[in-house]
Amino acid sequence: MVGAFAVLGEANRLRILEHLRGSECSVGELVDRLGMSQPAVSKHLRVLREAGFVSSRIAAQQRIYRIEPEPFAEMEHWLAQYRRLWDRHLDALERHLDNQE
Amino acid sequence: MVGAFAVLGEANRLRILEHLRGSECSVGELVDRLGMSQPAVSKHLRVLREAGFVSSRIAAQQRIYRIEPEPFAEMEHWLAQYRRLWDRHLDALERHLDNQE
DNA sequence: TCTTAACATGCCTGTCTGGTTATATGCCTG
DNA sequence: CAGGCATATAACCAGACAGGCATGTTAAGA
Repeated sequence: MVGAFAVLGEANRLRILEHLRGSECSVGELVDRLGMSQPAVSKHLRVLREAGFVSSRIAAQQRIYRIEPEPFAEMEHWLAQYRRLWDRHLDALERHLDNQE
Repeated sequence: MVGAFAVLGEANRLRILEHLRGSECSVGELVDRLGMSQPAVSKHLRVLREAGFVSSRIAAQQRIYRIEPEPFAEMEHWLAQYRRLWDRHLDALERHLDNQE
């Protein structure tokens, strides 16, 4: 579990996931959209892949990456242990977040 | 959001939260139960406190720490953006299992 | 006031890690 | 099969960070 959090505890990896959340992407598309170097993107993708957050398939010269749901489900499960601590505050928080946007 | 994940991406901090999940604790109790040095515990508690995961109150010479729910609620909120990904996954799995039968 | 208890903080060090540059690998086209 | 893409990997560097030790701070008690 700590490994999953460590993987997400990095801003550029989170940005990669945000992009993949919309649709699967090739490495080059991520490089263009995130404005970071190709080796940096590849290294982050490797970390994400080894943690199970993404998977890749080969299409000609490209590697297409997409999100895998399991680690998210595991995080949800872990959070459930703490849910009783906050669900009495959840309504207030959501009102707050809704007011933000 | 990335800050919260980075805070949880450390094994000993996660262990501290596991202990505080049961009941609030003084620093000394955490030192005894986790078998780590007092400065190390205090440093982790500072990180957790500045990220909002815990708060402390003073009782005589002791500082009693307890979990605060808001960061957990924010993580839940963040995860909800990805929930549909594994909802679809579970739906697909169920259809798969149904077809097996 | 002096001492002790319970924590917090500063400093130092070794380790880990994210980024860059350079290079290797695999695929496709001519 | 030569050459160009798309991506992965290797080697290196600089900054971040966890842990240990020593010390500062505050409160309680004699």
